[in-house]
Amino acid sequence: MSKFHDKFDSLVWEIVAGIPPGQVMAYGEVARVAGFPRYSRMVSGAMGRAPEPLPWFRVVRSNRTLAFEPGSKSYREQVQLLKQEGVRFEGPRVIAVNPTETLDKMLWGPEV
DNA sequence: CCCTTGACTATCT
DNA sequence: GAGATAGCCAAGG
Repeated sequence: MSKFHDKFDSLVWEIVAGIPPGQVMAYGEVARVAGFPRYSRMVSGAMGRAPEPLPWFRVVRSNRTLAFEPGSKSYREQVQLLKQEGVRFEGPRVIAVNPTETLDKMLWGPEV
């Protein structure tokens, strides 16, 4: 039995496992890197089927919010695990340890 | 085979 | 920038 996701799943697991601590990736990014551009929704399924523990908490929505319902058990767990790695929270949005996509830091340098 | 469901996204208001 | 809308695609009923 080889369903479509046999390959997809293992790719996702590999990619997710490769996300460095303090860094986050969107579902769509993972899917795209895996070579399946429109499979963002499938990424969650793949992680749920992972045979061994994955840093699933490093995968967030494209808008940098968490995919779980705020207040839910998984949501709180994810928040804690992320904070534990130094990830900051700006309201519901997560700020990776090294947010290279913001020009502010490049222009103004690390203030803090 | 049609319809619904998701740990989603891009786009428009 | 938040909320609504329309795509998206495999799985399961």
